[in-house]
Amino acid sequence: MGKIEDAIQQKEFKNPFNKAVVNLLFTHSYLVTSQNSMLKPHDLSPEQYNVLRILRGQNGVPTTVSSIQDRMLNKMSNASRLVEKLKTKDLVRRDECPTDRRQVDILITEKGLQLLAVLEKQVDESHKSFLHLSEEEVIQLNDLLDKLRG
Amino acid sequence: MGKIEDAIQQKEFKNPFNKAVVNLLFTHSYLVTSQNSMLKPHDLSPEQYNVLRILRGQNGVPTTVSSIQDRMLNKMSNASRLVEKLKTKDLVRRDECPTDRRQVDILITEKGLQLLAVLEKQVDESHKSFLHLSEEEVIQLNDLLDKLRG
DNA sequence: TACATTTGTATGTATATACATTAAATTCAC
DNA sequence: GTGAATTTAATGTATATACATACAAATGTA
Repeated sequence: MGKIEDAIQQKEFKNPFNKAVVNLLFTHSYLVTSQNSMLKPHDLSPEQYNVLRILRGQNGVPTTVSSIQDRMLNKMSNASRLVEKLKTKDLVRRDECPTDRRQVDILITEKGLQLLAVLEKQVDESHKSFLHLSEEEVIQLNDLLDKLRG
Repeated sequence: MGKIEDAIQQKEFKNPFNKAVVNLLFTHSYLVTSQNSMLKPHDLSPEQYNVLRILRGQNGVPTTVSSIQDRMLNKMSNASRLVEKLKTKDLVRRDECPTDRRQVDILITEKGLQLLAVLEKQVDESHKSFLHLSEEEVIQLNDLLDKLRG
């Protein structure tokens, strides 16, 4: 695929900042498309997958919808509806919180954990195959992205 | 905002490749949110803005829907419906192609060009203000992203 | 020319984003 | 303690993504 200019048939960018924005948007699309093809056979969207991983990270401690929302990759997403989708697939449980009746305690189910376990290997392998960078370069990229957001 | 681990409250990642995927998804959300707040007052979505820029790059030469699709940042998007939205706002024209009746010739209108001109200054300024990197670092980031996609 | 294949675009459907709004439960101020 | 303000989650709506499918026009082939 190579240079972004070739990929989107643009001759050149006004400055490297503009190019970086376009490059990030384009690379995101590349990633999500790759992720999708892996998750699709399991009837899971990338954001549903992300919510499941957040819940697994809780190690059995229930979480609220707003806590999931805060930790989601897309801050403007909608944790409430994603949890609902996962619940209909029996991948999460949603219980009324005993101390605060506004909240709901959300937990990943055994079925959810099993699905993540199956996906894990595939995900790890595919990451390394579609990120055409050395470990050193990936670390460099992480540093730049962390700094980018200030 | 700083490190991705803090932002999404994850203790650590299994390896830098996994971290990079999450980091890219998260940074994308950061960018799109910033873009959105700028475009929203003009009633334009980020992808509509992108299509307008593609059309401006044609310098008056009509383009087809499939050509726009090929050059979009999101390859799985839907140029047909985006063009339709832009047309209802009089930002683009859509004419039947004289040599091939399946195709449509799409052109940015004067109104579309004026809107882009207004946005241009704001966009340039905002890019530099929300990309917390030096020019040198941005160039480095572009190289890594170009390489990442292979 | 007739028929199959391909191409260009539009449309249908499920999911997700980006908000605004609603409604109930809780907390705060008096 | 009562009413106002805040918090938590759900819901409503417009837009966009990620496909699959449809359909007309053009092209290739026998």
